Formats: sequence, C-alpha cells, structure tokens
Amino acid sequence: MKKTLKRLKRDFFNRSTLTVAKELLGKVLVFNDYQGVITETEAYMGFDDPASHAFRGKTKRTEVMFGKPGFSYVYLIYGMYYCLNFVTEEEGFPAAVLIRGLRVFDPKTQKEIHLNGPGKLCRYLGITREHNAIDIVRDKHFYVGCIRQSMQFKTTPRIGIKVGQDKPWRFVSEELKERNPK
DNA sequence: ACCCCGATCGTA
DNA sequence: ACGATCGGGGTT
Repeated sequence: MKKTLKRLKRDFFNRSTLTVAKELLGKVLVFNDYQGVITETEAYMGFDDPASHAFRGKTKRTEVMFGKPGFSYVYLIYGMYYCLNFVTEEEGFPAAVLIRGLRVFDPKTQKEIHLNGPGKLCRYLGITREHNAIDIVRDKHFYVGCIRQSMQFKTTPRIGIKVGQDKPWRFVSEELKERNPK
C-alpha cells in the first residue's frame, strides 16, 4: 500500500524561515526519480544575517531569495559543489532554507543511504545551476511532499561559516544513527 | 580588469 | 590540516 504524498503548497514556505527549516525535517524531497527524507536544514534570513548571501543586498545570484516563497535557490560553492535551498517568507524579504541532509533509497545498491552534506546531496541527485529558480510548488518533477507529521530534532549553530555563528539556525533530525558531519 | 574568498568535500 | 576549483561581488 503506497502512502500518499501531499505536496507542500506556497503557504508552507510563506512563513518564518526558522519554522519552515524545522518543519522541513521529515518531509520528502522529490527530484525526478529520486525521493528522500530531509534530515538536516539551515536557515539563512533577512537583512541582519551576515552569513546570508542576501546580506549585502540583491544581486543577480541572490535575486531569487528576494522573490516569492516556494522557489529553489541553487548556487555553486567552492567552484565545485552546488547547494540546494528553498526560498521562504513573503516576497521582498530575502530568506531561504539550505537542505543539508537527505535519506534516499539507492536503486543501485538497493539500500538506503544518508547524503550528509549539501554538496554531496546535489551531486548525487544531479542538481545543478539549471535547477535554480524553479517553482517547486508547481513543478512536476521537483517538489516537497509530506507523509508524516513532525520529527524530533536538535538545534546547533550553522556549519562552514565564519560569521553569524551566534545564531543557532541549524536543525538536525534526531532519528539519525549516523554521526553528525564535522 | 583584478583579486579575494566561500552556506564543501575528500584525502592526508 | 589542506588543496581543488571557479564564479560572485567588491574594489581599482
């Protein structure tokens, strides 16, 4: 019996970024033939968050962060990895949630694997710059669905940043048996 | 035109 | 602990 997967609508993303980041844990990311449970997220938001790409104002790259909630924000980091975010909050307020961890069923090994890390996650799924600024509330092959309620999680500072470490805006699912990255 | 450096990862 | 690798964004 297949569980029904209810797609998250615009209203889900049009809320406080911290709320969206926490509630995305346990939700199902659908990307083409892949489905995975989100296990780790980080929030980047507003004009007062120095770690956010939008901190210094709107640019070509960060434009989508200022746009409507429910769009993807994909960028290249360190010249070799992509990172996937979902835009949150009302249009004009720059904010997004970084997807850092995913449990997926690997068709090759027939085993569930844990993609821990935003770069590894995008590399495995095949997410690139072409998948930036996609409306994941409307797209047929790229969206987020819900099969269960909420998950237990812990809260920590964000990873890999030199500023904004005072903000505990990383959320990690407690159901993980694997060690935490870093 | 130039330069610095990053929301990472794998190897040492 | 460090190198790979390159585009974004600030500065000249």
